[in-house]
Amino acid sequence: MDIGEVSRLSGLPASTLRFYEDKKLLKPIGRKGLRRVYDADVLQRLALIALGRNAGFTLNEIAAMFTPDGPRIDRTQLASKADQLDRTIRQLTAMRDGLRHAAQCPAPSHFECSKFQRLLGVALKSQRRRNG
Amino acid sequence: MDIGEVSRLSGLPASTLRFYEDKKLLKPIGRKGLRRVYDADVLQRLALIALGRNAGFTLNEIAAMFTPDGPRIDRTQLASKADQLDRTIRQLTAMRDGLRHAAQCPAPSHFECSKFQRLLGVALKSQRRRNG
DNA sequence: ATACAACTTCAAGTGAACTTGAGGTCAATA
DNA sequence: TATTGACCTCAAGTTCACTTGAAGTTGTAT
Repeated sequence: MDIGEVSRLSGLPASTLRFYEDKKLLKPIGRKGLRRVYDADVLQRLALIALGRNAGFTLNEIAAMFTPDGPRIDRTQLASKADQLDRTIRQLTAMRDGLRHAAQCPAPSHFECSKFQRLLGVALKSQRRRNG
Repeated sequence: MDIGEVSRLSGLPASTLRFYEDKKLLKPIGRKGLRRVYDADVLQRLALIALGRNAGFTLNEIAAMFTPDGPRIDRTQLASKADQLDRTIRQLTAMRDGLRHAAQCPAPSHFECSKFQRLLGVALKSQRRRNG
């Protein structure tokens, strides 16, 4: 496979594939002239990277998971990411419900709606948790 | 209120408050010498900004919602953000469950676990949706 | 009166994740 | 054989949301 095909199959631009290589996330099995040649399993690796990104890992964190003898994924780390995701999900759910309500709330201004007010309170609190 | 107090109450560093002012998200009611003086309602505005950020709006988008005569929030826009959030939540939920499973899955390698495999598939598909 | 903590401005730096551009190479097709 | 298009490298640019630093000013407590 050349880079164009990997790009087509993965949905990632070639520039991103080269960038991932720079970041040690990826490695072609060889070259044909100048051109990169990839093994089919690059797609699984890309899927793994996509999975990591979706789960909220940075590229550097993901790179650190790839050891010479295949990915080594710490179960504790996974569990902690799962918990973190769980908190995010709760937040987003509250937010979605709030937005959905605000979108069809009859109050002339959102500020006159008590649900919206509650939502504001939640947002401010979550900010304080993140920072000060 | 001076910037220190707003910072304390909101949990945001003073530098961020000045930055928000630059971005036209915020405006002190005046100055006392050089120092910014804020009205108490700046906290509500900050809450609104935090809410927007939580909902996935960029600072520029949020700034655009603030008109001279108070925030004007488009209900259609809210609804569409809510739907978007909903999709994100579903994604994250699948991800969380997958991670949680992987974290305690007995298979020696995650690649030998069919749930994990399914998860990989999902991740790759969602990438293709975003890009190619 | 003086020290000093808390403010001020403005420019530049940060990090994450890419993208873009200039200039060059190469294999296949007309 | 000439040209096209897909690839190559490397440096620099981009966006987002801030943070940091240097150099200066001011309100307040002693």
